[in-house]
Amino acid sequence: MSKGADSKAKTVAAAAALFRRRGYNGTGLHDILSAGGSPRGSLYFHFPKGKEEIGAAALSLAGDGVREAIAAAADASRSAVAFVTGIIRVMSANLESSNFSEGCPIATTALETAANSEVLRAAASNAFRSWEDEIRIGLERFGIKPKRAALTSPAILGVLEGALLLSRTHRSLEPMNRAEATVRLLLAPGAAA
Amino acid sequence: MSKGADSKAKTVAAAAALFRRRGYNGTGLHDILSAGGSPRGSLYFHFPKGKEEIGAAALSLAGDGVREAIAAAADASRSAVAFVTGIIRVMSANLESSNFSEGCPIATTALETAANSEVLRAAASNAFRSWEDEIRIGLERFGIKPKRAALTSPAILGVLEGALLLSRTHRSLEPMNRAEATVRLLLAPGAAA
Amino acid sequence: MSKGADSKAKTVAAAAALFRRRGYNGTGLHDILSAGGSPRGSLYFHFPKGKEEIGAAALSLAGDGVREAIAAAADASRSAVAFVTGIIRVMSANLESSNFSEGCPIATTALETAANSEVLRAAASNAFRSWEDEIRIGLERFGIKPKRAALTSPAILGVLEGALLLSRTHRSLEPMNRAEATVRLLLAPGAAA
Amino acid sequence: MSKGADSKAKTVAAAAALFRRRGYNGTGLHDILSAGGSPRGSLYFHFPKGKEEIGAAALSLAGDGVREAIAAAADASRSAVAFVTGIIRVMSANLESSNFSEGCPIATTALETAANSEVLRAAASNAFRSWEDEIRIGLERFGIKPKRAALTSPAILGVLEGALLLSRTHRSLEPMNRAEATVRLLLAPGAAA
DNA sequence: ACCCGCGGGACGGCCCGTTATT
DNA sequence: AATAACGGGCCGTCCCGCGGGT
Repeated sequence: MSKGADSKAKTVAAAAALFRRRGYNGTGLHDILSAGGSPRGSLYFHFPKGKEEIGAAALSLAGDGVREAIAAAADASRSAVAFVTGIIRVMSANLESSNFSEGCPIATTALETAANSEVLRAAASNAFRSWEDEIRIGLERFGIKPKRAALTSPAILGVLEGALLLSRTHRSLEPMNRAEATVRLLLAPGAAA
Repeated sequence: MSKGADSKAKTVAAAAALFRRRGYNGTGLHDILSAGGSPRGSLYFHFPKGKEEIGAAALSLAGDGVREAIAAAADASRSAVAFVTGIIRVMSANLESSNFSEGCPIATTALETAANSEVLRAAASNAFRSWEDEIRIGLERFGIKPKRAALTSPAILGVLEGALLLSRTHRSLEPMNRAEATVRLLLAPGAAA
Repeated sequence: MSKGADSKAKTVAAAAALFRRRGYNGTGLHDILSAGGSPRGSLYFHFPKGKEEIGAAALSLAGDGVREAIAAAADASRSAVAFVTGIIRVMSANLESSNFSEGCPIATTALETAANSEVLRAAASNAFRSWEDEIRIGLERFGIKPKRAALTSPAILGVLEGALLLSRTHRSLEPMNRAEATVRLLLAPGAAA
Repeated sequence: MSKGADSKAKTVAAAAALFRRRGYNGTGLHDILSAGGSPRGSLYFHFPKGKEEIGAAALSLAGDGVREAIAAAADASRSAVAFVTGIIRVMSANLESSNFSEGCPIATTALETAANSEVLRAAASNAFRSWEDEIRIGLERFGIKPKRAALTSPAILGVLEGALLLSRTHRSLEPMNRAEATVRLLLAPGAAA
C-alpha cells in the first residue's frame, strides 16, 4: 500500500519533471516509467485513464510545488515588492541552474493541450489560479488592499509567465530582470493597476 | 518554379497553423502534408532535414506574420497606447474567434523545443526578437525616446505572451484585458520602466 | 509462456527463412511478422533492439540448425569422406528442391552486414565457427588426427560455402559436385592439408 | 556526350564500390548518385530500367576488373601455383587494407538477388564464369592440360569465394591462408582433381 | 534532343499509448 | 499488480517518373 502509493507518487514526480523539460507530447510513457523506476504493467492500475491522468496528476503536483514556493516567499519577505521579486529570483535561479531547461512546469503542457484535452487544460488552469490566489494572499498580507490585490495578482502572474517563456527561448535571464522592473511598477504606490 | 515554391509555401503555412494549435510534437508530418495538399515524397526534397527544418520555416513564417501585424497596428494608430492596445486587441480577437485555439504561434513550439533543438530554439528566439524590434520601432514613432522604447518593448512583449498563455489556459479574455492595463502602466508618462 | 515463446520462436524462424532467401536488407519486418503470424506491436516487446536483434536470433537459429545437420551426417556415416559428402549432398538437395533459393542460411546476411553491424557479423562468425567445430569433431570421430582435423575442417567449410554461392548464382549443382571432389582430395591419405 | 558517358561511368563505378561494401539492397540510389556526383533526374535517362540496370552494369564492371586482375596475375607469374596464390594474395591485401570491407565485389549482390532478379543473377553468373575462364586460361599457360584446367579452375574459384566470405565474416585472413593451402593441393602433381 | 529539378506514393524500421491475461 | 502482447502511427527514405528548361 505504502509501496504502491510510493510507486505512484514517484511516477507522477518523474512525469512532472519530464513534462517540464520536454513537454507533454514530447515525453513518452516509457521515459516516465523508467525514470520513476516503476514497472510497466502497473501503470494502468494506478492510472486507469492513461497518460492524460498522469498528466493531470503531474500538473497538480507541479502546481502545488510552485504554490508552496510562493507561500514560502511570502513568509520570507517583509514587503510586497520583496515578496514578488523573491518569487522571480527563485524562478531565475531554477532557470540558470538547469541551463534554461526548467522554466514554468505548467506552461508547456498547458499550451500543448489547451485545445486538445479539457482535463489537462482544466488542471493547468487550476494550477495557475492557485498561484494567482497565493500571490493575492501574499499581497494582502503586506497591506495591499483586497481589490487591488485581486487585480494585480493576475497581472503579476502574466508578467512572470511571459518572462519565463522568453528567458527560456532566448537562453537569457534578461527577460526575468525586465519582469522584475515591471512588477515593481505594478506595485508602485500610484499605480492604478 | 512557382509551382514548387507554392507547394513548399503551402506546406510551411499548414505546418505553422497546426503548430500553433497543437504544438510541434503534437503535430504529425502526415497532418501537415495532408493539410497542405502535398504528397509525402516531396517533403524530403524541400526539407532535407525533415521535420525540424519545417518547424524552423514555420516559426519564421509565423514570426514574420506577427511582425507585419505589429507594423500594421503602428500604421493604424495615433499614439503609443493605441498602438500597443491595438496589438493586444488583434490577438484577443484571434483567440476569441478560434475558440481559444489560436494564441501565440511561436510560444508552444518554443517551449517544447527550447531544450531539445537548438535550431528551433533559435528560430523562436529570432521571431520574438523581431517582434520586440517592431514594437520598439513603433514606440519610437510615437515619440517614446529610444532608450525607454528599448526597455519597454521587451516588457510589453513579455506581458503579451504571458497573457496569451493564461487566456488560452483559462479560456478567457480576462488575462488579455489585464495585459492591456499593464501596458498602459508601462507607457504612462511617469513610469520609469 | 508457451504461447509467448512460441510466438517469438515463430518470428525468428520466419525471419531465418526469409533472410536465407532474400537476405537481411531485402527482408522487411512486415514480411517477417506476417510470415510468422505475429502482430506488429509484440515485436518490440520480444526484440527491444529491433531488426538487428531479430537478425542475430535468426542467425543463431540457422546456425544451430546446420550444426545439428552436420552432427546428424556424422551419425549416419561410416567414414570421413562419407560424412563430408553427406553434408554436401544435403545442401545440394536443399538447393535443388528450393529451385536454388535456399543456399547457406548465413552467408547472405553475413556479407551484407559484415561491415555495418558488429552484432550480426559476430553472430554469423559464431555460426560458421560452430559448423567448423562440428566438422572437426566428426573428422576426429572417423580417425582423422586432431591436428589435421583442425586444419582441414575450416578448409572444408570454405569449399562448401564457395560452392553454395556459385551454385546459387549459376543455378546449377555443378559447383557442389566439384566441391565434393575437392573435399575428397582434402581428405585423401597423402594430403598434407 | 563524353560528359554524359563520363557521368554514367562514374555512377556505375560508384555503385560497384558501394555494392561491394554494403550490398545491393543496403545501398540506396541516393548514395550512389551523390557518390558519383550525378544529378537525380538524369538517372532514368541513363538507366531506364532503374536500379536493376545500374546493378547489372556495376556487376559487369566489377567482373571485368577482377578478370583483368587475374590476367595480370598470370602475366606476373612463372608457375601455376604462383599464379593462383598471387590472386589470393591480392584479394587478401584488399581485405586487409579495407579493414575487411572489400571482399568479393560480386558475391554479396549475387546472393541477395539470385532469387529475386534474373537480370542480376545472370550478370553475377557471367562475372564468375569470366573469372573461371581466365583462371583456366592461366592454368593452361603454365602447362596444365586443358581437361584438368577446366575441372580445376571452378574448384579454385569456389575455394577462393568461400575463403573471401569467411575472412570477411571472421575479420581474419586465416581462411585466405587456408585457401592457399587448398589450391596448392588442387594443383599438386598427383591430384586427380 | 538531351537533361534534370521537382514531385509522388509506398514502405522502411521504430516506438507510441493501450489492453488481455494471470 | 505486473507480464506479455497489440495495432497503429511516428518520421525518414525508398525507387521511381512527370514536365519544363537548355
